[in-house]
Amino acid sequence: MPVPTRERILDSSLAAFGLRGYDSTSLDDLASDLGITKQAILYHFSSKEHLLTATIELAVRELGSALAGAADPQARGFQRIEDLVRATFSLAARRPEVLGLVRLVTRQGGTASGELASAMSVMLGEAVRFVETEMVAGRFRRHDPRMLLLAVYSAVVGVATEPEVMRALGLEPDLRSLVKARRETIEFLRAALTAD
Amino acid sequence: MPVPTRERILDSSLAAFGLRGYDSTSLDDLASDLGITKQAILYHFSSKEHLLTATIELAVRELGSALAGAADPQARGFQRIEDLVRATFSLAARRPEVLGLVRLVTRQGGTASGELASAMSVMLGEAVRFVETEMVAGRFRRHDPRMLLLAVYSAVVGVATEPEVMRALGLEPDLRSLVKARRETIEFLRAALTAD
DNA sequence: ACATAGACTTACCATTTGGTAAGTTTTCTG
DNA sequence: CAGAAAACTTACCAAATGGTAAGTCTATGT
Repeated sequence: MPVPTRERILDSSLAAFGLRGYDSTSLDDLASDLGITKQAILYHFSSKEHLLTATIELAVRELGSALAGAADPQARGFQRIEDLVRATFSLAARRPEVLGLVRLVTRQGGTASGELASAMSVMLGEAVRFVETEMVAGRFRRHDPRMLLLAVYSAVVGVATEPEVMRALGLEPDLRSLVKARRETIEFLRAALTAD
Repeated sequence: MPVPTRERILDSSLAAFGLRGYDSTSLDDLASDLGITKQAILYHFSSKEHLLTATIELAVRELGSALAGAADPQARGFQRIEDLVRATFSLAARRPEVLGLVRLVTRQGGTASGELASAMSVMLGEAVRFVETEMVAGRFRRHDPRMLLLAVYSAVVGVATEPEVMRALGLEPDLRSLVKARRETIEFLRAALTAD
């Protein structure tokens, strides 16, 4: 059975908004990519802003399921961080547009970002509690958990989504380099986090 | 004496492109901010793309001087990293648009990015050599220097330029939090980098 | 005094953009 | 099979956008 148009539009807009940006993507661009007319998009989503909202919702779901699938609630200590970093890199390789969109929205912070912001608040809140218990248990070094997570988040998302910086460093952003970047990032975080 | 119009345009476009994005900023927006007409801009810069090129050149200069002013060639070991991180945070607080533009260009990687890419290659090349010698000297833990720098760059620029993520973590992105973020980031990097 | 060049503004223009209105075709349902 | 709702397309439109052409004002050098 064919993929419903509504879903095809969302897939396409997620890719376009996430990789090229919101203002840089016109409804006509999206439509011609899909082989339909702009008005077909406006039939399913009453305005471009509504389309962005729905696209963000999709990205939140994708991000949530990618991370939820990786997080083994049993895991303790650094293993759990490693699982999450691996999942993030996997997502960055498979669907770079998802992290791209997250980043776009977290930076611009427009009206439609409320949902993503709250969804991220929940995830980050859990993460903060986890990191705190690990610190109390002596498995992680003492830092401000929120600042620590900010640094970890930035390092991982940055490494996973900045191919141009990799190029500037003389690294081709192919799969092999990405695998290597993942390994090095994990070791980097391990060194920073784990108590002696 | 008054600031020449050409410089005022560049200042304004650096702020606008760096904080809001290229496509999201129209020449009319820039012009009305400056109290001139769009054609005055096109008199000094023959097209919007040329304006972007000139703006990138300005950002490269600002970034270069900010970092060059901080880098004491005598400094060894972690002190030098700390100097650079402090300079980066200072720049992020004073002129967030500079890092914003760098980030914009490194992500999109359009035609105008050649100069910034090469300028960054030079800076990063020096950094790679520095990190390598520190590793050989046993002052830094052994990592792939390029991957290490990628992680450090991502962590610092991410922390310094993602106020929305700070908000999602329940931190107001004011000056005090930024100072705290700087301190924590430095400690985080110190833990990851310095050999025992 | 006067031509000249620099630094603009006013007046347009073609294209693109998000969006509306009014059909037309397809699909479901009674 | 009737008809109504869903899923579109064709035809527009007003505003915004990057850019051109031509005119105006002002300083400057001769």
